[in-house]
Amino acid sequence: MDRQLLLLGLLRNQEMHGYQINEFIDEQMAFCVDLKRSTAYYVLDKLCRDGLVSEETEREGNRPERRVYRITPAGEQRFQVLLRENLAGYTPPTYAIDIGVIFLAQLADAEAAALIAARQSAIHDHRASLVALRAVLPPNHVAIIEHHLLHIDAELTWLDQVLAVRGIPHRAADPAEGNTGHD
Amino acid sequence: MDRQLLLLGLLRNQEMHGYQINEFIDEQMAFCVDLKRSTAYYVLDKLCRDGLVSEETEREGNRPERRVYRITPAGEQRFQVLLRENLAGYTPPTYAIDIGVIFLAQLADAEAAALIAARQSAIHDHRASLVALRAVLPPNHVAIIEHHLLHIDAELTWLDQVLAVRGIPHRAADPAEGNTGHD
DNA sequence: CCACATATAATCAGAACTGACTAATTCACC
DNA sequence: GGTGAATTAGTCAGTTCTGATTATATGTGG
Repeated sequence: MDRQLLLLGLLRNQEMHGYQINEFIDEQMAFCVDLKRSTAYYVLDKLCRDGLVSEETEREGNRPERRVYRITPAGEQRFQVLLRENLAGYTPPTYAIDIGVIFLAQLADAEAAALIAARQSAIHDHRASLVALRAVLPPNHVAIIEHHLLHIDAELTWLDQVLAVRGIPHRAADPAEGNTGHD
Repeated sequence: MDRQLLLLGLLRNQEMHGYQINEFIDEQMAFCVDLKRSTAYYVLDKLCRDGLVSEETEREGNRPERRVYRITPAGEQRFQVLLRENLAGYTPPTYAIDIGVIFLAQLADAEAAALIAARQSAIHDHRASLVALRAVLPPNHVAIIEHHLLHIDAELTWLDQVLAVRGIPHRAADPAEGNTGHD
């Protein structure tokens, strides 16, 4: 449903053809949505079948023909419903690492610590890339960057706790990373 | 893959039949994994086809026959690989609400505030249920509860920020909820 | 002792999703 | 002026996931 909300919201702003939609998502929204190109075409087709968007094939010059998608009145109504559901409705998320942590006791202290440290390092890298993005992205995306940064910091804090419960008293701040995960 | 890790990890502990696995997951792990019953059967079948678990049909009394699943040596190896990948490998998550927040500007201040407040209320309820669970769950699950609580508090903090950027200066602590989201 | 709810055990059709592939066009540059 | 890379645009076969359904057995109140 959230993919439908996204596509309806984009088409609400202006009609677009499939490739254009995918380009926009890849360039502007890849950091906060996961929508593969083929999945976008699938969802657009579904929206058509449900009468929420209309498609019109056109061709410009000699390029392969392309379909222009346009939101319908029914689609506009659906957008309003989905937006409110998306905002007010909370579905508790699941975290893949919880499964790993359940079985963490199977590993020796040293290896467990090394694996968690590798994860923390990857999270730090991702954090840095978001901070870099914040500088170049349109200002209305800043709230979403802040959202991700808050969760990233929560995750790093928790991983420290997980390590503390095992042997390692506290994660040594890695000089190469530059800080302890906060601005 | 995480579903495979979970099932291999459970079977590593003891052989089980399908219904038993589903019961265990529903009762002990529903708060941290999302694995429908039919999906569990699908994954078990896939693990069989890949030679990672073996199945043996048996019948007890006159009940419908059932399949007992047992991890194979190849499955044990795969478990070791998946566990390490799960712990060390970080895949940045996506949050459904980010889509809604992108379009939040479409709504009037009052309705936006009401929808966000409804969400906060739902998150509070979920938080309370996790705190209640922490008291009754086996101690090795406590780390996971703490994980979820940290993210929930990050989420509540962020929603306050989102409201603050609009009209509402700060979320009024709801007396019916009892606190501001922290122990 | 029988009607109806609950527990046990799983199947299946269909929806959702994705990686690999096709095919034409244009652009750079040698 | 040809050729290899990049861009434009989308299809498709195959995998993954789930709600609805089937079927038998056991408990339980009247």
